[in-house]
Amino acid sequence: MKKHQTTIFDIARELNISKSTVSRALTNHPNVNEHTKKLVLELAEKMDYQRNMLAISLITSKSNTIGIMVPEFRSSYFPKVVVAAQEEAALNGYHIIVSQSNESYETEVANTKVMLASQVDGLIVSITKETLNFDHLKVFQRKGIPIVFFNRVCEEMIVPKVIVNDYEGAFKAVEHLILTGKKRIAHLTGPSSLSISKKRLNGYLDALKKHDIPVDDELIISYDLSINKVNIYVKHLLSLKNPPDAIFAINDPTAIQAIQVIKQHQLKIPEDIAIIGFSDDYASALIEPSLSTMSQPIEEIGKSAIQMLVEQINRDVENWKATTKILETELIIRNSTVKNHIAKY
Amino acid sequence: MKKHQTTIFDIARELNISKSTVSRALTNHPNVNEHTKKLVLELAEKMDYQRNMLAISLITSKSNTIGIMVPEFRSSYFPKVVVAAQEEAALNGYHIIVSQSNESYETEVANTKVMLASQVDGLIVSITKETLNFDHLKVFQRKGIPIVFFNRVCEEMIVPKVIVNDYEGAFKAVEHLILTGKKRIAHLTGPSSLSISKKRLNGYLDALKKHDIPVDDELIISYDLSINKVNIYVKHLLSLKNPPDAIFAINDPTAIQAIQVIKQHQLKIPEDIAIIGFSDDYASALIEPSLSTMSQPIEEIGKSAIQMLVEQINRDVENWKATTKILETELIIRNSTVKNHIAKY
DNA sequence: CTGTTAGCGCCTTCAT
DNA sequence: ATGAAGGCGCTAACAG
Repeated sequence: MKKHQTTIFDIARELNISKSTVSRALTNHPNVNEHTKKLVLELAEKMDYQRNMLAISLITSKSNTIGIMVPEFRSSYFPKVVVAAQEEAALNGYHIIVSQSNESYETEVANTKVMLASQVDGLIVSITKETLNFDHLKVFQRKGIPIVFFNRVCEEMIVPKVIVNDYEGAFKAVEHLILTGKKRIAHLTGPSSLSISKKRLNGYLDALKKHDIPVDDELIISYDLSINKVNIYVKHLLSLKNPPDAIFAINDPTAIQAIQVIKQHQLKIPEDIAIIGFSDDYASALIEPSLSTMSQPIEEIGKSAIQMLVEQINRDVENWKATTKILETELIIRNSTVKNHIAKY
Repeated sequence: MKKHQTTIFDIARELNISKSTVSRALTNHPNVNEHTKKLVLELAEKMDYQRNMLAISLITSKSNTIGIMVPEFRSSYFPKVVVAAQEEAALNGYHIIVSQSNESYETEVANTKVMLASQVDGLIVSITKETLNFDHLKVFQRKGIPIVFFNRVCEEMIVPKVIVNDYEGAFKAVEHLILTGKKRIAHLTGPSSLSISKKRLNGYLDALKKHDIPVDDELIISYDLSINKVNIYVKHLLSLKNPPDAIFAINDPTAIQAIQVIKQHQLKIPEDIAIIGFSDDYASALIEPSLSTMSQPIEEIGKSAIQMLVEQINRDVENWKATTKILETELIIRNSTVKNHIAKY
């Protein structure tokens, strides 16, 4: 299978001029006769000539490619970030290659190798829930390839990060539940290896503390974020002798699943039990009852991550800056916490 | 900004042997001393050596990259296909670069150039609603770079295609409405330039014909798929002296939007007006009322497209096969057409 | 303004 | 089993 590729050589031969002249004409170099330039451009067009970026990348050791590594694509969160990142990258002259690791550390490490071999100019990553060792990512730093973390960040690496104020968001979410009169608030959280779990848990705890509500460990369930386990835990919560009157879920898919379970149990939402999620998933406004949630500026996250990465790429290694950009969340009140609330959405 | 990249030369010098030997050791070439091979591999590991795929691609003129061009990322349909394609591509040793054209023909053409410059080994594409001229895609055929279409295909190009049975699906959807007793069935369809619009429209027409229901042109509205226009058209339909008692929407986002409008008008779904969509979007099972729809095997579509493309890539140009793979749709009955229906989902 | 040369990192003959 | 040389497509010096 040989692709036919038109090269500079082809058009140089056709025009009986040197390759360098053709190259210059093609790259808008100043020192080239207008006439020959026109000739070259026309012939190039006619022969479907397209510069081989591979060759150029080899010379400049710049692939104009940014790698994005995400842990999963099941929720709408990561796809949305990737889409936003793709658009921003395109504006900056980069294209992206995406790898998702299915929440597997092994796969993440393997994908890392692919990224290196592909000569990415930079990397945007959100780690898997299993990732505890970061050697595979530190390689990039050593090689002078910038990394920007988002959402699920690595705290021990001093690199730029884009996150939302998880603590504050969780605090506001739980306080909202408290202000609607709820007193026994359960929390479904993720594995403690993820910083977002820890921060949101802290927000939850501090909101309770502020309002003098005792913490009941029975109501705090940490799980591995695999969605089908939500059924088990929610059922368990409902079966307690002293069941919760509200649930703060670490993310919207969890909350949505919880709603399904609660509906099956014929309980009224939000009267019997209120629910609030995190991230404002696509479906959250549409389900019945609609889900209250803390919205994240997802497009902004993808966009910022790319911008910060591009800045690093254009900077000398010695001048890398490890700023952390913290974006704010917003409380979206819907019917899962306030009956008949007119959501603006 | 200089990335430090370990090269074969570096490790050859370190070991004081020739570059070719190092290369052979690295590529599992038979003719190489076990001992030196071991030495090389160890040092390579130690020095974080990673083969530069750019250089290899340049030599082999194979980038191991597949391009995917889609018209939009707003609905969940294309992201899902891309995710499925990405996974299948990874299994076959390819990575993908994605471009989305925001339904703009201009952007599609521009993206095409990027794909060429990136030396993709093959292309998977679903065209924009504006695309009427296909010269930019025919270039690939001429260059011996295989293309596979999916969903929105180009009928005049003889290349592999992956589609669903749109005619049949539309027919079944409309027949379902008829069987629930509906008689004035409206159809919100897309621009006639898209083959899916035409095929689904034909399915609609033939279902009516089979059941001796007269076609009323007033009830057939073709629009440009921009979601905010749905409001206008649905309001228009509801305001007719003889309004429809059902709507068959060309896709789920359209149907979901229609439901919102109808709810605002205090009409009962499905009693006053039933709705059915197409594609089984993520949100369709979750909204109130849940949306009946024709589901498509989306993962299968992405997977098949990659498989067919990889086959073409591995084939000589003369042996390209232009098979069209037609996948079946499935009627998912939910509450927007049948009250209190227990959906299996 | 144009042509020549060298080389990006790697693999592949062709020698030894 | 190893080394040397050539070239993938292109750009960037260096000469005219």
